[in-house]
Parts: sequence; C-alpha cells; structure tokens
Amino acid sequence: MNSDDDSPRPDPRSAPAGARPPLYLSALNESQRAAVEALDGPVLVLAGAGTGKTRVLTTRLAHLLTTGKAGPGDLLAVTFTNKAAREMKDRVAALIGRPVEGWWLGTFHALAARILRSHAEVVGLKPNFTILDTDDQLRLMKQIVQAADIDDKKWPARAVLHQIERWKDRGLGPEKIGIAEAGDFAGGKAPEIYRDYQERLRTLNAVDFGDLLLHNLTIFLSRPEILERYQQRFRYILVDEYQDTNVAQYLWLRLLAQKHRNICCVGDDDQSIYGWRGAEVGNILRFEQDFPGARIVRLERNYRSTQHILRAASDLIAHNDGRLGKTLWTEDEPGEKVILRGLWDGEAEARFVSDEIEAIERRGGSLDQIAILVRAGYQTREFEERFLNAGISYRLVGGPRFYERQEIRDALAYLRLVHQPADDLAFERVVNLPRRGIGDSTMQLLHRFARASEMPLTEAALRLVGTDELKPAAKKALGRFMEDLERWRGFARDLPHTELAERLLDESGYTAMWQNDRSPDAPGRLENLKELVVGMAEFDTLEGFLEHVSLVMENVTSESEAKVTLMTLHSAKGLEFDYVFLPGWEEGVFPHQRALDETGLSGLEEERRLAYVGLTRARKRAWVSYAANRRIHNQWQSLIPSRFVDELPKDAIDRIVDPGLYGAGRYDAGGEPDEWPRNRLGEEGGRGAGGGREFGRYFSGGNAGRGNVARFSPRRDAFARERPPRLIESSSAPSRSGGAFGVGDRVFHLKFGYGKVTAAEGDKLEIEFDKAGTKRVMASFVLPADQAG
DNA sequence: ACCGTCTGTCTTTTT
DNA sequence: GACAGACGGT
Repeated sequence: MNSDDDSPRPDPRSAPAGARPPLYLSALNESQRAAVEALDGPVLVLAGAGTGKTRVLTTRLAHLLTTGKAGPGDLLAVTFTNKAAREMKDRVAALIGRPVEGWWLGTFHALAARILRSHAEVVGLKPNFTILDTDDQLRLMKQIVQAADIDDKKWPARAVLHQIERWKDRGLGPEKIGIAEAGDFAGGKAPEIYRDYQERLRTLNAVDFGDLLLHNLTIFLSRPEILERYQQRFRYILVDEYQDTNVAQYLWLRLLAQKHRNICCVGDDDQSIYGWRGAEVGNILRFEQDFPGARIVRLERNYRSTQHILRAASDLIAHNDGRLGKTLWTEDEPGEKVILRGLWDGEAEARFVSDEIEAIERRGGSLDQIAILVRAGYQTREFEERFLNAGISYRLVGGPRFYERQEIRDALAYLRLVHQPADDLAFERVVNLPRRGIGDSTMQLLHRFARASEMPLTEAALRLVGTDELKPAAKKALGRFMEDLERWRGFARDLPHTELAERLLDESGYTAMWQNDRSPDAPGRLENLKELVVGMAEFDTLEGFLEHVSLVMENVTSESEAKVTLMTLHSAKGLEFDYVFLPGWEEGVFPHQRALDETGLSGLEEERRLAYVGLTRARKRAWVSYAANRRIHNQWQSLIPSRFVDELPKDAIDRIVDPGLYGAGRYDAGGEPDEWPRNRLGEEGGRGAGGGREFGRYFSGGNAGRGNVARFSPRRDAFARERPPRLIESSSAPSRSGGAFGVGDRVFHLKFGYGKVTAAEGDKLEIEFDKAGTKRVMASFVLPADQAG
C-alpha cells in the first residue's frame, strides 16, 4: 500500500530532520498528510465525499506559512463561494493562531474583479465599472434582442443571454464566435448580438460576471508584462472545488500558475453538478495532461457515513463512465440500511417523511440533523404544507436572497443612479417607480434621443426637458425627476451614505409607495428597506457598499430554534446531516426530463452525480422515496421509479412499496384502506361511478408514447382529504380563505393551544403560542380564539 | 398612462 | 398554482 511517494521530501527551509512534526500534521491520516506535504509542483487532490477535504486545504495553507515556505503575499487561494472563502480564512487563522493578512484569498470573481479594477483601461473600462446582476443583464439583452429584429418568441432574451454566458464560460469573446460556433442560433445573428451586448456594456462602463474572468484573460494575453507580475507574485496557488471550474477559470489558473507551477487543486469528479452553468468535468479529468508531472493524491477514507450509506452511494455512482475512480471506505459500523419507499402520491410521501421525522424526534434526534433534499425548488411545497400541518419547524434554504428582492433592487438602483449618473439600467428601473407619469411613449422618445446623441439617459433627459419635444405633462414629470436627482447627487457629496439612502427613499416617494400598498408583504418590504440602510452602515463609502452588494450576494440568517432543513440537492453540496430524506426519485423528475432531453448521456451522468451527492450527505440514515402519481404543474401524472432506484445495491437497501404499485411487495396496507385517496379517475366533477374503487392500474396503459399518456385533472377538493381532525368539521371552516387572520389576532390551534399571530404570509401564519412557543402554521388549522372551545 | 385579463411557461445557482 | 409577458380596454 505504501508507495514511494510517501517519503518525506528534503526541504532546506522546513524544520530540521528529526524534529517533531507540527501538531496539526499528526491529526491527519496518511493520504491527507501526503496531500498537505506535497507542496511543490502541480498536485491534484481527489477528495471523495466526507474525506476531510477542507481540513487538508486549510492545513496545507497553514503548513506553507508555518514552515516559512511561503509568506502570505505569495499565496493565491481560490474558492467558488464567499462562504467557502470565509470558512477557509477562519480555519487557517485557528490553525496558526492568528489571522492571516496580505494574502489573496477569495472567490474567482472577487479576485478577478480586483485584478480588473487595476487594469480596467486595458479593456476600455474605467476602474469604477459596475458589476451587473442577472436582472440588469436580462433587461439589457431584451433591448438588444428587440433592436436586432429577430423573432423574440423563438429566441427569447433569456436564451440568448444564456448562450452568451456559456461562450464566456469557455473563454470565447464575440470575435471568436464564427458561423460554425453560432449556427443558426438567434436566426444566425448571435455573433452580432453578442458584439452589441459587449459594446453596450462598455458604454455603460459595466461588466457581467462572466466578463470578470474574460477581461482578465484579455489583459493577461495582450499585456504579458502584467501577467508576469502576477505570475511572479503567486508562488503557491490553491483551488477548491476544481471540478466546478469552467474553461475561462481553468485558463486563468493555468496562466497564473505557469511560472512557479505550484498549483494544488482539490476536487471530486463525482461531485461535479454544475455542468449546466459551464463547469467542465473535463478540467479535473485532464489535470495530469494539463500539468505534466502532476502528483495525484486520493482521499478515500470517509469519516462521515455508515457502511450501508457508503455502499449505496458507491454502487450508484459506479454506473457512470469516465470517472477518475475512487473507492471510499470507512471504519464506521454498517449502520441501518437505506430505506427505499414507494408510495401512492406526493401527499403520501410527505406524510411518510413527516411520520419518520416524528419518530426520529421521539428517539431523541434533533430537527437540526434532518434534511429533505429535492431535485427542484417546486418540490419543497408539498413538504412545507405537511410540516405546517404537523407542526414540524422547518427552514427553507435557497429562497429569494436579500439583495435579489424587488424592493432592495429598487433601492439599490436609486443609489446606483446617484452614484453613477451614466447607469442607464438603474435610471430605467426607477424613473417611473413610484409612478410619476413617465410612461412608455416618453421613454421611447428619450431612448431614441439618447441613442442619436450618444449620451446616457440622465443627460439626454436633461436636454430633452429643455425642448418642446415632450407633451407638457411628461415634460413636467421628467423635469421634476431630474431636479430631484440633482438634489440627491448633492446629498451624495454632503451627507453620510446611510443618511443619503434614507432621504433618497423618502423624497423619491419610494417608501410611501410601499406604505400605501395594501398587500400583505408590504410591511415586510419596508422592514427590508430599513435593514438595507442598517447594513450600509458597515461600509465606509457608498462605493464600498455597492461593490459588496454585487459580489457578495448572500443571506444573513441567524436562527436558534431547531428546524428541519428543506433544500435542493445542489445547495446541499458540502453539507452533512445525520438523517437525510431523498424524495421524488421518479423518471422525469429525477433524473430530470430536461437534463435527459437537452444533454443526453452527460446530462444523465450529472443527474447521477447529484444522487450521489444526496446520499453522501447522510451520516446515520438515508431514506429514498418515490411516488406513483404526482401533480406536476397542476396536472396529474403517473410516474415510474427512477432508474437510480434500480442502481442501488439490494443488500444495502430495505425496500418497502405500497400495494398496487410498481414493484410492490413486502408490505400490506394493514386494514387502512382509507389511506388511499379516492376518485383518482378525475371524472367530470368527481361525481359518478368508480370513485374510490379501482385505483391501481388504470394508468398502466400510459406507456412512453407522448400524447397518449393518461392525464388527470380532478377537482382540487376531491383530494383535499387530510384535514386536521375535528377542528374544520366542527366549525363551518371559518378560516378557509387566505387573509382571514391578521397580525395581532388571538387564535386557537388544536395541538398548540392559544396564541397570537405575529406574521402572516398568504395562508401561512406565524403564531406565538402561549405554551408551545413560536410556530408556523396553516391558517386553515386555527380558529379565532373567541370561537374556540 | 395605467390597469385588468388572458396566455404560456414552468430545473438546478453562484458570483 | 404562480408568475411573467402580451394585449386590449378605459
């Protein structure tokens, strides 16, 4: 087993031979230690799930610093997310006992932005360029697509933008897109549109995320002396999640590493799940060719999961071709087998999961250690409803992020416009928000004028107001807005930026707009606006704050109460839980039909890796489940179990399938016929014969043939079966319609008793119960307190 | 200019 | 079932 690789390398600068190795090294196993100590030359660390990847990365950095092999200024450490960067920073500081200053540690995008700001002029930008978010990009692209005179039904801006982003991911600028590459995409006009888009960005002094890397490459290639400086500087390079890099990122790394060739990439080809956004598994598969003489270290000892879980995951992933290959092993106990459960429909599945969760709780497990991992966001809904009914607290990961909320974007647009008068996108966003009587026709005129005279919208508007081109009403409205803008720009010079923000939102009428809004989420939006201003205080300048916002889009969540975690498989990567539920393993759902249709075998393999990621999140137990029927987009569909189900090894699995279903066996409904939903046939109005009798096989004719697949569209009430016991029947369902309860109402809940509503969001209420604490509950499960009893 | 209604669409996500 | 975008009426 021991290879010659394990002999220590003589290193004049490290501790003298025979000295005791640093403490942090003794905490590592053999291969981890090899990965840490192979400091020179290219190294690929293949880190299987749960094998201590982060420990290796951080220890390696600490090792470089404490042996004196490198100073902080020699290091470049690259991650994908801010979270990963932060974690690395904290853990290295903990290892060496003090924070590290002066190193380059950050995300690809943050580091590239830093470089680009220093050399912006090389690519025709000013150093204070704006980084656009997806919303801005899309609106810009819509204008361009419209101008390009193509069928925007067939080629929506969204799709065109996506294509351009993929080109950027591959390091291809508009000049590199020939006929061969573009094909007839966007009616053959894709290269032209791409050029226009880049041109517009330059005029706006703006870049999108892809540009950050792409412009870096342009700078490096056109100005060798600049590249040389960075190559010289970064003597040791470390890359996390290498399997997620795209071509542009790979080229960037390769250029930077060319001089010293001390590059260490850590990753796992089996966990590459971001191909759809440009990641190339090929980068990690090709590492040895790209960096000749590379050393490969495999981390295969898993410290996370039981044997059964590991077996299930390993056998599944073995169905993929072209892997670098790892054999995960553990000294952990066999543990419980993975439960595989087939159920009637999504509702039954959610009920099954919630029952199991309650069982875990009864055995003393914590909700914090439970996760439900789904393929797509819409799948969380069924679980949310069930958890609200059952009184299980949950947290939903991956909702709209703070800086992506509408009101926050609007507020930011105001700030951007004041900060950068030429920010046309910001101008358009807020010019008529709140309504100021500046509508489409005025804007069209303004656009034409601005384009003809080649000036930003703000300036064009100022000129236009001085003419008689506009109707009097529009002229007056626009004139007033321009005066306001002028005044606010004065504030930007004279006032602290938080005060600027407050007065801006106030005087523009934006705050008032939400105050007058009667919709239930308006108060929340006002809260968010306040929070934004509070958040700004942490930055010294408006610029600093705006840069933070463009690069560090994240949610700030601090919660104390134990909750079940509900999220997508993608966002679960890198996390671990004692108990993991993997619902929705059906063909078409997972693997997702679109992945199969659009990317064929490679899509399927990526889906399989996603399944692998899901299983390997579990420490103690995992549940895989599938439903025979599901309402997808309000249509009933019958489904067959995912092919991944059959790829799980029989001896690591306990399979339980409800009777009458595909693969049924081993289990009897046991005198609970009422468990079965009635009237699946969906006869008109749910009346007539058959209701509730034969539910087993009527969809069996639905083979793969499109158009012939049985569809059911039963009325909703036919299925709204599982209501809370008694409560609803005893009353005349007083609370059925949403919005019947408001904040402050006293209510009664059968399970939790009396309480007060503290927040309402549609029919979901947050209630502070007198005895049971704060819970989120469906409105239909509570009564007004005075009607209870 | 603005507002209501209809239609079609509907992965995955970070920066 | 939810949302965005188009369209047509006031």
